[in-house]
Amino acid sequence: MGRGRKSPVATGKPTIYDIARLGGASPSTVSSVLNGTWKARRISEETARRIEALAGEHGYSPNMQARGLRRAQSGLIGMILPLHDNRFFASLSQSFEVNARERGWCPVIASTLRNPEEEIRIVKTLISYAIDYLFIAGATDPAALGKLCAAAGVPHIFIDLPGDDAPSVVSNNFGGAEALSRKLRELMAPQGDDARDKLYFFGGDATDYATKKRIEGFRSVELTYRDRIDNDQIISCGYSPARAAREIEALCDRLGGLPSGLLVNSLTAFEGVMSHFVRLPPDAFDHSVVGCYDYDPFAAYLRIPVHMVRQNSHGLISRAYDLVDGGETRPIIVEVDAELIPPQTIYKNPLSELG
Amino acid sequence: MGRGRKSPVATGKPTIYDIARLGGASPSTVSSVLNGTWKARRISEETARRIEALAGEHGYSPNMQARGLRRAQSGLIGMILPLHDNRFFASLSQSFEVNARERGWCPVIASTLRNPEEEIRIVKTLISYAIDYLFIAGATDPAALGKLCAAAGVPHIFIDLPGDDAPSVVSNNFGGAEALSRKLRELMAPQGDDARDKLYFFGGDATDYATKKRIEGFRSVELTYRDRIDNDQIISCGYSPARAAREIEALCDRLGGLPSGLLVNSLTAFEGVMSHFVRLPPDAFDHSVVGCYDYDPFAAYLRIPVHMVRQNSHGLISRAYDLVDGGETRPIIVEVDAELIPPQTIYKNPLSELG
DNA sequence: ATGAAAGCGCTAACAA
DNA sequence: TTGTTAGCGCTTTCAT
Repeated sequence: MGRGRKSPVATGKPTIYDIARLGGASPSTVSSVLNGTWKARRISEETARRIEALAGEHGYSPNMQARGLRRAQSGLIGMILPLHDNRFFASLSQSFEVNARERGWCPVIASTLRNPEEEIRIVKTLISYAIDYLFIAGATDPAALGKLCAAAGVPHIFIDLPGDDAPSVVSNNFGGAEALSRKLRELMAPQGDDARDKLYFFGGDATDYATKKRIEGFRSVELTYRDRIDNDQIISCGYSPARAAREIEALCDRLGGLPSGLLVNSLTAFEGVMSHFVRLPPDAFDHSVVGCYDYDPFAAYLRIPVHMVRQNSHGLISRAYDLVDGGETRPIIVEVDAELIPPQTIYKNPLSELG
Repeated sequence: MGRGRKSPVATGKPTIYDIARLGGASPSTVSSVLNGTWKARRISEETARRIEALAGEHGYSPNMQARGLRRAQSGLIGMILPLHDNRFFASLSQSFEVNARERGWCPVIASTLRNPEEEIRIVKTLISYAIDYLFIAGATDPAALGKLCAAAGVPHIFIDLPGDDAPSVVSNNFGGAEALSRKLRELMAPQGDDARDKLYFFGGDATDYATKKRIEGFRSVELTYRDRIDNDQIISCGYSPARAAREIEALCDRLGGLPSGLLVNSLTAFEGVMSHFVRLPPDAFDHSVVGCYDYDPFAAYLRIPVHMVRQNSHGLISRAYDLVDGGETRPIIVEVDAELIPPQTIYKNPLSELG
């Protein structure tokens, strides 16, 4: 395979030169037929058909590296996120990909495992592959990544955690936490024990943007019930189930039982909480209400009722693509509301029906 | 930016020509320094340092399209799978990506939404991007995809569903279903009602390879308890939660209650099953045992005990990379065992601690 | 309506 | 120890 002088189609992938020789046409004619610009070049319908047939027969497919090199763009659209193995991010991935393909882009999704150096390395790699656009979701250092993209001339957008040099689409974390806190507060039945009768905010990382906003929402509600927030009401012990299990046990020990209200800030922390809860007698939950920021269909069916907040991952991605389509580059922030889901409710995700 | 005649570094990404001019060296020297082959070319340490410094200053990063075009390989490794938004596949993605990066590859993960035409289109796209290797996980038509890859000279490996023209790494579905069926059978307490005292296999697609194998495992156990399998014992109603909810309700109506034993063949079907179960009184489950093929941490904590099978997604991917590393191309089949997980058990996934 | 030729950024012979 | 050069497969003027 290869240039005109080489042997006829035998092994490897055919190029436009092969098809050109086979079809008695020039490489440029073949090129324009095969990339759909032949009408503009006023190639005859007949030639076009002949070339297309030939290409089909020989299983021609364009070499995107060559095309990209020449056109100075790749057709790739990148997204980085912390990890695949997480309901929220996996759902972002799914929407990201479907939207990308609808627009003729080839999506490349990379997970950083929340490692800041890896994050940088991966973005550099994606830039090396000449991605045409980058979605930055849940980065540990959005600003640094934005800078890298800007230096390389790669347009980008921030998802979930905002950046400052490009548009951002973020969940309304304040509103979601407010709604969940309010619901839990409404259902809380004080037991006459000051330490237990507070609403506790549990899990997550208080230095990350989303958690900060959620804590603000939580505070705004809690302050309508009490005149101050105690330090011990906010236990941001990270996302690890194992850590969460230890911390919730410590809390229950300290309180001499469950708190009247508990707002868990992530599904993974909630996993840890549950691993402790199952060891308690059923009546331990009689005077407690529990909520979780993030949704899981099975968490909806636990032995204790769990109020949940479902982030609108599809909405986040849709709004982001709206901005991409509109060529928005200013550092505006778009907020997308989250949704309160009562216990024992299955949220119907159209894609989840695919199992 | 660009060739020697162009203006100095100002806008866009610098190329080796820019660095060469700035460093008073030739493009090929710069090239070999920047791609790490400079020792073999016996470039002086001093030159190498100088070039590297310059590249750093100017934020040089190689153009992988150009490199790939020249080297006839891209550094990309692809994987296709049905969907991101699924615990098992998301877990495959995570392992696939970590392993790829350890080996210096750039992973590209594509989801097909179980659409056969999309599957083909996506594989063709990946081939256009000159991926160096393809992981084919859970394809609807593995053979067709294998053929495409073969034609393009792309080495590939099948995950979960085997193909016939390259190595395959699959879950031991027979063994997993056998173990789960046996466990359920051990715990089943006959109620003296022939229709209810059977073990029912519920959900999934009986035409897909994995489900077929699981049904075989189920049958082998069930036949040690009964002398025949009735047609109505196998209800492969797909993966949709909505469909599963309807079918389980129909089954319970028909039996006048829950079956003594139920083996649900996927988490998504189990979601549908649960949405029916929560409407039943608690004592409805007193004489039933329930199992689910696939693991979910919250399903472990439901109000009814659920025995689960956790597929070893990390093991599948590890074994696959072993074969890749070993250059295996023969159509061998490697089986990886699945693991029975008792109710109320959290399987500790090292990556899940990242939340 | 089509062909010839230059060049995208990089690598790898081959020279020196 | 380093430079020169051809060419990877494609697109795109510019000719014809």
